[in-house]
Amino acid sequence: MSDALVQPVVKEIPPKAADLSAWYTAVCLKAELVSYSPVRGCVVLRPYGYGLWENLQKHLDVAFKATGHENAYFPLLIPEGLLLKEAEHVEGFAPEVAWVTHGGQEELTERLAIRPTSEVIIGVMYAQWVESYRDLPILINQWANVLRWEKATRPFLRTMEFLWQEGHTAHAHAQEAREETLRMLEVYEEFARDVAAVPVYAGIKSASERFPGAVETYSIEALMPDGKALQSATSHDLGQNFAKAYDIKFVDADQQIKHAYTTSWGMSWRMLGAMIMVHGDDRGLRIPPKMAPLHAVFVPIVRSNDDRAVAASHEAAASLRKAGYRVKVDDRDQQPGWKYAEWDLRGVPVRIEMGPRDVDAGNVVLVRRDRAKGDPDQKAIVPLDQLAQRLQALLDEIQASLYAQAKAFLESHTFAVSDRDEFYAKCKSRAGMVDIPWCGREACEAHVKAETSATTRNTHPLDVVGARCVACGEPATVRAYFAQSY
RNA sequence: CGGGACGUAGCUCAGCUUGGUAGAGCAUUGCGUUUGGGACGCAAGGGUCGCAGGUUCAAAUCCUGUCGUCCCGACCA
Repeated sequence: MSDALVQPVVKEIPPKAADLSAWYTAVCLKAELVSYSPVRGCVVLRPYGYGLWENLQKHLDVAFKATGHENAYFPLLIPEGLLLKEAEHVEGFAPEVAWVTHGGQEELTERLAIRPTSEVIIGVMYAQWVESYRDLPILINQWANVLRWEKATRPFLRTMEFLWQEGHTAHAHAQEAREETLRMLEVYEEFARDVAAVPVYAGIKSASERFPGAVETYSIEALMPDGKALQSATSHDLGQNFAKAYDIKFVDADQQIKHAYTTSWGMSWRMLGAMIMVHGDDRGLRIPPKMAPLHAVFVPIVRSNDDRAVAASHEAAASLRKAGYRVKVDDRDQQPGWKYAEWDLRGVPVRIEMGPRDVDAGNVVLVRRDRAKGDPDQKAIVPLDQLAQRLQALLDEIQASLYAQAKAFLESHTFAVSDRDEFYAKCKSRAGMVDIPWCGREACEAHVKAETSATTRNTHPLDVVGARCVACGEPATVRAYFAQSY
């Protein structure tokens, strides 16, 4: 690799292409999204990072409400006895559950699990609330933290404690539960696409990748720049498994006592990690406008005998705020170039420069973060009285442009292959999403994993009849995306 | 949890091989000059070297343990 390539563009972070991991960690820390804490595997979400989370919450919450859900909150602690009722679920989560064993000095007679997810405690409560088919469906979402005793952690992608939302619903009929599961998968796909500007593949998880205790698990999968896939949200059809374990029964219209059908679905702050990796560049973050804590930052340029730009910037910022924009004036005592680099690193979509020349002419300079330095489209001179409308147009354009870039990357790194050797080669080299007709057999998947470390990310319907599995030659039942996962 | 690396000032690191109680750059603070892509001058402050033991007259340096971080695998949102 040439020196030019390994030379950082900004001093805080290494080039993205040279070492994605180092770039990612540096950006998360230097952009002040997170800080490591004295607690192993747990990060502090700093105000700027929390701003990202709040925007995720805001958009998703609107979508949840629009699909008929309400928010509620359930306890953090789960008595051991309750957790043990759903066998597969326990087995799946047992290795990563943290336990509370003492209250003050007293040893507890029954240990309490710190929730790794809330199917259990919510199922127990639903059992109390449901008597009749008239009580169904229950459509509840919870914004919460959960804890999983992870061995290796990275900001957002995997931390022991993390923030997420978990939706839990109960229905009278299997068909209704399945529809709910798919509806929420679509909500996630739309959020990823339209808000986070992250294109994903939505599909069904293979049996080995299924949520412990679920009948069917669906996911959205994003592709990272290193060719690895990141599961960004899941939606589970739990069938009657949890209803039977936790006794969620009701009397149906036909006077028969039946078990309910439940679903659960979740998106965590891992989605933020996907967004960071997909859009960032050598200068740092590039945050899609809809997710950005700040839409734009004013950088007033002052001279020793002329600081009019500061007051003018504050005035323009105030009117933008009134119009609903999230803006800030950076009037710190620093060089303009220093501020440019800083706000580039933090990924603010638009920078608004205002100097003496602009004050005289009644202009500002809009600079878009998604374009390279020196790109002819990077800067535009805009009259102050058109600022709000031009800013809106620019933000829309940046949102669309970031998505288009990410989409182009995903498409150019998705390979529909029909040749066995090519399939294995693509998987092994982490080329991206490798899309093949697949037999659906666990043994086949395990073999591919052993050979290439790639697994099925999710599956989608087969488009031709009579196709054979590209990996093993058995009759194919679905198409599957294979990739190495995060 | 396996393999590898690391932990010295806010950050990046030097010093450790050949023990003698700490250095650089950047950052920070003050004053002045500057300000359209990471400014400059002068002055100042800041660390007992992750933590705990051990060896030694003496430990950042040698030994043991432990905690934590990063990378590569196995597992998960």
